[in-house]
Amino acid sequence: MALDPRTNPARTDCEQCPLREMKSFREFTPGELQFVARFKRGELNADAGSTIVVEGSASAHLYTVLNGWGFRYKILEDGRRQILNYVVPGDMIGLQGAVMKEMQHSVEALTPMTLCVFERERLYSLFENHAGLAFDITWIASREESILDEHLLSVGRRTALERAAYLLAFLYERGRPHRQLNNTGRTIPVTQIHVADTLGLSIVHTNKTLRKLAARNLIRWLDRGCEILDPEGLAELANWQFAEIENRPFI
Amino acid sequence: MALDPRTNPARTDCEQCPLREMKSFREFTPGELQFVARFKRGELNADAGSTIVVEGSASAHLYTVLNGWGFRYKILEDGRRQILNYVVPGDMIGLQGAVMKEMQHSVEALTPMTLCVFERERLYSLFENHAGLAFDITWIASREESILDEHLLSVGRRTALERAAYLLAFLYERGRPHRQLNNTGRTIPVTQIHVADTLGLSIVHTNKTLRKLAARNLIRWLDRGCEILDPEGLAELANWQFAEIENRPFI
DNA sequence: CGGGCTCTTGATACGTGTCAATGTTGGTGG
DNA sequence: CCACCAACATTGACACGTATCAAGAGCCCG
Repeated sequence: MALDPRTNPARTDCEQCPLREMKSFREFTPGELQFVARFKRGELNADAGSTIVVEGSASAHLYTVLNGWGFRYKILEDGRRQILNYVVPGDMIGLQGAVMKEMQHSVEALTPMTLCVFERERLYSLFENHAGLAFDITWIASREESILDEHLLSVGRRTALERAAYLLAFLYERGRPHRQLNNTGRTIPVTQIHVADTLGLSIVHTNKTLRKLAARNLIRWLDRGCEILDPEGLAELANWQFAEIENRPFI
Repeated sequence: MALDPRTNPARTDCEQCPLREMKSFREFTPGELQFVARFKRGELNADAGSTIVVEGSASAHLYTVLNGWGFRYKILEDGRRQILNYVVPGDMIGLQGAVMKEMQHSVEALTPMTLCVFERERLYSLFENHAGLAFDITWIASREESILDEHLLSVGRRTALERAAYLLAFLYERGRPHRQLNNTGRTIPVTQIHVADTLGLSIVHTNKTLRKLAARNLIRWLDRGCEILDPEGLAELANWQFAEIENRPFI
């Protein structure tokens, strides 16, 4: 459960950041790049299944995912868990903790992850010195909000089948950066337990729902993973539109 | 359905803004105050039931609620509606549209509302000239995210009774600025239809659930409104904690 | 006075949860 | 190398929560 504590301050040069080469992301100006490189404190490797951020704690750090999949969640006292969203390369973790006192959710690694670690205290100086980056952070927060809106619509008003279809189409879309980086197939590294806890359904009913999607040849369930066969079909079933974003910002 | 189009550029002086006198909100520096006053374009009055922002539109404006209650929502093609969150004095509307291309949700007034109107295009100059205000905007976005997280947990994992209790305790807490401004009682101006569309329940079942809360003397249902009798009791039933925030920022 | 809109209630149908049991896979230790 | 165990996936039977249908009452406003 503990996460690998080794941080590697060696490769602090953001110039060779693998994310920067990807078309999905926007480019930095030289000044921004220099600032971010100094903002960065090191890298963190986390094992699959390890907890990166704990609800209630006041983390001193802010992270950007460099590689791997993870998810944010909250739990009630009796153990009921709700997964809120997933994180992939380019996503930021811990902004809430940096802006407010403490984290209101936890984050767990789904696969081995590499994270870029930033000093939370220096966030304000980013705002003072680089309006462009500050705006980007607001953009990122705003996009997260818009994703949560859609999830809420899904959990509140879509049927189980629609919900599952939406989630898998959504995750397929989100997985794009991860696919580009690792050249992997169209497989999403979740168990049915994760799907259930995201959709607000029981495991048993989630299983039956996923089998219906499989029967329609929209997905195929693998050993702890879901292969997406027909993303458009899923999106159509869920009455949901892909929103492709090019040149999105990241820090 | 149309909203009152008259904007009143006369009272552009933010110095007399009623929100600034309230203890809940933080104070501006003179420089910030001056900037915001120039950022402001006018005021907007909206009737109860009118639509302020429409999903899919690219609004040229950004708003701060000066008075009244409203709510954000999304709808599916067949009319199923999910209410995402509520807005009260001090809350910002339309940040998503200002940062991304277009709004992903609609906003409707629950009561007559007064809104402070800002020029969306000038948002970036706010980031360039006032890091403090920019940071505040990020704070606001981050807080919205944290509220949505809790809603998602609620709709996904709480029972109908817990959900209703959470929502009403939450709305009681949120209503604080409105109560202070208007010196009104502890009544929340929603119909059971709104409650149903927030909780992801049917109207009939919402009604039965609310009657259970009333039978426990936690609430009393009035003519299109809910009087909160025991906020702590509601919060306890929902296994939720009030998070009182003093000196919160607003623009 | 009529027509909406909201709130309420009972009867019934259906979706989803819970319980229980089994199969499968991969990892671990003897 | 095999036996065992833990985690995950699967399936059927049944229970329960919630949706749907239907009907009526109260209220406000034109």
